[in-house]
Amino acid sequence: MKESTTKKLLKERKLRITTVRNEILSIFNDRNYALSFYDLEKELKTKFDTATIYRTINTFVENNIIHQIPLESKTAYYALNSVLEEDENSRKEHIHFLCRICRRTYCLENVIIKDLKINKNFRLESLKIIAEGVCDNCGAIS
Amino acid sequence: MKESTTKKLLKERKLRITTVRNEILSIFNDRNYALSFYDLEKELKTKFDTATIYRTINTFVENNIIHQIPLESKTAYYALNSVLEEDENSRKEHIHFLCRICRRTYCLENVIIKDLKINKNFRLESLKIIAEGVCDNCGAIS
DNA sequence: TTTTATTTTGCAAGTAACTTGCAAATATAA
DNA sequence: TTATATTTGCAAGTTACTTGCAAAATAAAA
Repeated sequence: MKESTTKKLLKERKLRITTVRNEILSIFNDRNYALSFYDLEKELKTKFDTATIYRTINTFVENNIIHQIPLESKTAYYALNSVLEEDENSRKEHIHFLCRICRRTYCLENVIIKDLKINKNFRLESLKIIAEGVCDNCGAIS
Repeated sequence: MKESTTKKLLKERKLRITTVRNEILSIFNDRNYALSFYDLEKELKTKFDTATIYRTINTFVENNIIHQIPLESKTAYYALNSVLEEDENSRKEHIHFLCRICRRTYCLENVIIKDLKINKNFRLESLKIIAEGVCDNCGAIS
């Protein structure tokens, strides 16, 4: 991701432009799958402190730049919000697809869910879907 | 839950029948929503050690008696498997419904999902769905 | 552009949520 | 009812974060 793009994004949220923030945003933007703290640490090992990376992740979540993905793993995973999700009031639902081969988690937009009939007397307001299977990349290899 | 029922369940899995196991199973059976370690601890505080409760939870997950529910919270939540889920080969998908008022998580069976169109080249094998909204109980009160 | 105010960072220490090792207690098998 | 195997309690350990505080970096004001 171009530095000018990350800077613009930070400025919009009235967040100070710093090196960690630029670099973490850039890493998120270069992947099309979700990242954990350890994924980020791998790339930023020597440059920044553990606490700084955690604090940056938290700042990004609070400012609607990334979202946490509910998986059964102990460590939290995060992915960039799509443009549609940036406005909290019009958050678009999407599917998280976990590949059982590479263990990567992708955000899939444009998945159509029709006719979800939930038990009566339960009022449905939003949905989070975790799909499991084989991703396009792993499917092509095998 | 009757003690004879919990004993039968444990015997089927070739697990030794112990007091913690009976009591934890019984607590799960008395609720229709998911429980965390802290929910269990509240009831079993004085009787059993922390490590014992955690070990019992893990034993139950390994033996397909309960399942972990993927939520964004830091602490794991667990619920009893339904009879249909007991056989690992015919695990039935169901929805987890998180009530935004009481924060309880219910397993809803019999939810019909039609026509989920996922991106091509992603091979879908299973689905986990976390619904949010208002449960029957909280809906009735308000 | 320099000064001032505010926020962010690094380091070390702290906390929450579990897990493990080991000897004693308990459950099942012989 | 003794022998074998598993489970439990206690204490210590680990993992995944979080917090306090002084120093450094960023942005706003002059």
